[in-house]
Amino acid sequence: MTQTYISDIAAQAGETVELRGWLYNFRSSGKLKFLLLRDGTGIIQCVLSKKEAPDAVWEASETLAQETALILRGKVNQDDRAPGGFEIWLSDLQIVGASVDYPITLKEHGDAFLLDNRHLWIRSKKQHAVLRVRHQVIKAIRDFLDDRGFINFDAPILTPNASEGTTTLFKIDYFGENAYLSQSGQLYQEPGCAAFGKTYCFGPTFRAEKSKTRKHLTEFWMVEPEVAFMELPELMELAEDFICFIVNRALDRCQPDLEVLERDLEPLKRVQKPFPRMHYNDASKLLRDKGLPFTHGDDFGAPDEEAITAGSDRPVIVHRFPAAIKAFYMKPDPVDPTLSLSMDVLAPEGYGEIIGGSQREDDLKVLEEKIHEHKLPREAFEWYLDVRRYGTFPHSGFGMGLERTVSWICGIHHIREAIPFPRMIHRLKP
RNA sequence: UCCUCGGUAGCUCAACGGCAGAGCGGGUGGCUGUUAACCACUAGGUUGGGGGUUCGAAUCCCUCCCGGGGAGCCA
Repeated sequence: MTQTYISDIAAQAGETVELRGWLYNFRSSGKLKFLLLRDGTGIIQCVLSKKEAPDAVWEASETLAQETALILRGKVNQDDRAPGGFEIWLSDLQIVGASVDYPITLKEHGDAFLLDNRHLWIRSKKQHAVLRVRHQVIKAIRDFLDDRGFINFDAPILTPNASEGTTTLFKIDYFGENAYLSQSGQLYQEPGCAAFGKTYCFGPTFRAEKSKTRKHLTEFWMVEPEVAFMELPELMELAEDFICFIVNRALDRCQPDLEVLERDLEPLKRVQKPFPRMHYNDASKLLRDKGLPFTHGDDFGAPDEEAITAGSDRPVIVHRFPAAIKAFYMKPDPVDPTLSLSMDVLAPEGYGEIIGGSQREDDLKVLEEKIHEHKLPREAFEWYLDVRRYGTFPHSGFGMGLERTVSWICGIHHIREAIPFPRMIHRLKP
């Protein structure tokens, strides 16, 4: 008999089906048992009656425990008393794999315990929903870029040099040489877009920052598009379209999961073009007017980001940050060279920065000076300078953090739930 | 790295200087419509490690270890 998935059960009403999965929970009422079966596509209630089931089946059901792997057969019956409106009247039950003392119960648990049991926690309803949304967001990211003619051009994860600074890198031994885990694929996208016009990389990146906040992981996924001949205003439009597409896709395909997460959909529905643009100088003034202890010239802290997005029901784009606090490769603003042609997209509802990007410096001389100023090893960047030596051109790109985006869309409190196996300062297992 | 909170049964917590307990989970029994089912009984402990104060320490002090929350930085 072929396997039926729980997600398809409504179409099988009245039929006898075979389900394969794991026991989510069970309740017994003497001669009547209720089994909740989970198969990855959903959860369904199965009913077992001592009077109607074969004796061997009833006996087998006496040994059931949470997460026992099962093959069940029975008739699909519509019944309002069943969660979901359908239940299975069992005629056969086969134990595939026993489960003894499953640690995660349906009651409350602490964060540390759940993280230690992350490999099992992902079977729980909420975690399951978040990771399904993550899957759809990943697909939306690729669909958006692919449909616009971008080429997937992945950057290396083992790199010989730092792209932004040297304090936040994981250092590893590479056959006796120093190598680092990539903290951004951005430098490699620039030769990429010179070859293909529009490229993106999408993969894990690593930051050895000793951060302990709900917005930080030491290993996270980032998508980084880069476009030849694009300047800052169009880059902001690209970011805006990108986010709208992703949020709409989630609303379109993830409603049941967002319901499990009790996500209020109204704020997501309001995520539409155009996003407000705010010059750094205006953002700085706004913060000081609001009485926040903000120093003009600094980057924004978490309370600053919240204050900036507080008045908006959609993401806010802040542009032209001071050059001094941004990476060496960002192009200065011709209007005020102390500022850079950079932009951040801040998500509403307190989720903060989800995108950071800029127009890149395309002048060889200026870039050489910047590398010198930042005390970066010149020889490590010769290949990067070649992009300016051989047909230089204006170009722009940004990076979007996948887990921050998923957290925002799901409305979850901590970014660690937005990735299957989170890596944080005090957590390398499981 | 800094600030802050915590570590007691498998899990979530209580006891806060005087006999270490409850709920869930486990086990046994009961119940033909349960919804994190319910009811009864039952097993389960070197109170994170070390040191100190005290007649007496889970409780107070010192120290180490481990973790949660937050900050800076960033996506």
